[in-house]
Amino acid sequence: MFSIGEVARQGGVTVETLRYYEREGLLASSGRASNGYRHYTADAIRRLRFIKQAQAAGFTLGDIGELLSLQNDPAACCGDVRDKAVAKMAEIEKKIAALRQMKSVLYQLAEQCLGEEPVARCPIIDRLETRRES
Amino acid sequence: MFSIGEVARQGGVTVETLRYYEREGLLASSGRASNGYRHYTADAIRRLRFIKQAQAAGFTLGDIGELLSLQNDPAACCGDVRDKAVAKMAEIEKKIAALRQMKSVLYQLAEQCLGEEPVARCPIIDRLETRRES
DNA sequence: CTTGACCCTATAGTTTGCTTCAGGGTCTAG
DNA sequence: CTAGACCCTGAAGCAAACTATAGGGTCAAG
Repeated sequence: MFSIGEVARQGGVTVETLRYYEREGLLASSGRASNGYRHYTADAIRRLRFIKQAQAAGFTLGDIGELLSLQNDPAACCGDVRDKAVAKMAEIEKKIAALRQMKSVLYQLAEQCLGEEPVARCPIIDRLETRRES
Repeated sequence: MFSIGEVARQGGVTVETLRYYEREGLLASSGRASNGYRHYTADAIRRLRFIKQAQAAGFTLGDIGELLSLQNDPAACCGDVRDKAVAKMAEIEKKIAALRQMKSVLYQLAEQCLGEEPVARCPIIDRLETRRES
């Protein structure tokens, strides 16, 4: 049995974060001591690690909640999990494409700028004011 | 002279957005009519277009406020603007790198999954629970 | 003269993932 | 017995960029 502070230390989060996860239904304590203190089993630490790893893989807490409920669903199979991973990859790919687009717009803008003109004749400002498409 | 609704239509935003930009100091109206209605000149429409284009290029409203104040600063030169564009590109590059990292983690996870196992033996869940580094 | 489109202000809510605050109880060491 | 570390709750605040709500004034047409 671990106290909330021990779990927090082991998971690299604060106790406030743990209480927040509990409110959000992601990570319940295994119960309360007579003084009202939460206590946790080693399972909770694994679950917390899961949450952190999944976050690092780009899942939101909402996504992670779904993954966790799959874990508890006896009818769910591994493919359901993989589907979520694949969908998340597509999402990430979209974001990357959008960022690349932004970057190329900026690159084109910066290329035209000699840096010597006063801002009044800055081609970047100019193009941002008038351009209609990228 | 344009009403707030006309400016909104021309800029593809809502009137609430325009009032919000005003509160944020990004886009003031040219004045008020006797009934309290805001009125705008064509300048405002160009400025709004600037805001939208800069947003599409990845600038936040905070960044855009800085660009706009450069425009009003007679001592500022175009190079100052380019510097901001270059810094923004670096920021975007960082985000892209982080997303690529996430994607490769997901890819490795999805590769191991045959999709047939029940969730209890899902290698994705498994690795997310135990893995320490990507 | 009323209906509907438009305008106004001020304030609160949205999303995500926490963090901080206020105000208090509990536990352990010296 | 007291100081400091730890725990509790409930509510508010933060960032970003809006969006919505409440409650009301204005204006042009028929």
